[in-house]
Amino acid sequence: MPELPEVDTIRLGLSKKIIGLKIKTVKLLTPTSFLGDSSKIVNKKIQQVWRRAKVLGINLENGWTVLFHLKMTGQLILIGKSKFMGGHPTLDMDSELPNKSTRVVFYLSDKSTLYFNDQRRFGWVKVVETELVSNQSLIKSLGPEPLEKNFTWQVLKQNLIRHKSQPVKVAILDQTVVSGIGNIYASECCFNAKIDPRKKVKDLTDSEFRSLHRGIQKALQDGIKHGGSSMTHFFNEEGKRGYFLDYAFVYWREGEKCRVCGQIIQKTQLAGRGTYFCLKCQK
DNA sequence: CACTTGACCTGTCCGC
DNA sequence: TGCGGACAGGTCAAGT
Repeated sequence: MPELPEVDTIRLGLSKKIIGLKIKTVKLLTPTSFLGDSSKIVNKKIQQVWRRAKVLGINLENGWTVLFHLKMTGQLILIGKSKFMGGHPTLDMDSELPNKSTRVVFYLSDKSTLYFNDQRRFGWVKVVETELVSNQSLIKSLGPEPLEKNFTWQVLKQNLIRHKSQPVKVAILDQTVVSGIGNIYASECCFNAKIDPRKKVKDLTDSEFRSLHRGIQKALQDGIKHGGSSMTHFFNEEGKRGYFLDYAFVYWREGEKCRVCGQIIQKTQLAGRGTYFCLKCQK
């Protein structure tokens, strides 16, 4: 689930609350979710929280980094002394932590606790040397960050045409083309660009590459603005949901009316994954 | 080489 | 109420 906007929501929240704290203890409830040597990060101060594509990183003062990939159902929830921030616990979050999806627990120096939960266990926590982070196979092969200046429509075009006979929506899910887009935002990007997600890359005009570029940036910015998309599992670091799906144009809206033209939103499968679009708005 | 499918896991929902 | 199958935000390996 967590795509760029969801991971960025967590990054922003965590960076306000844990920088300067030390990791006091690490508890591995599901050891297979944790890769590397946990002793490297104990009693070390947190210097920085960052995101690259869908990967979250926590840099420590001693030159080691903790990497997280949330895959489909991963969560990072920080519980301070005022449990649940005094507000109403949100849905899944009203159970006590740790719960049965909790894989790794970090106890921090101000008595707060960071829980890594992951129902399906696809996600992972990994301890690596900071200077070797960019050598990680997953990170090494990533395409450009879609919200940074070096991501131009020409770069998008150049990277996309390697997949000339693939549907556009499938091609933008390739993390080496552009990083951070997942299945929710891929449909939204195509809607914003007014492009049929089934259209082949080789059939796109330059004008369509430009609008796809803008559509990608808008979808991700809107996702961040609304605190991410919560279907079932996404909660931010405070255990609160995100609201992007209340504003999404097509994702999870099969049979509902297009917010722009009123046509009924369609669903199809592309490369085995649910794909939503408006037949009238997207050509 | 390009592209699709299956595997990794757990849980939920729907039809019979 | 139970059971089988499809499906769910991601990525990688194996197959065609």
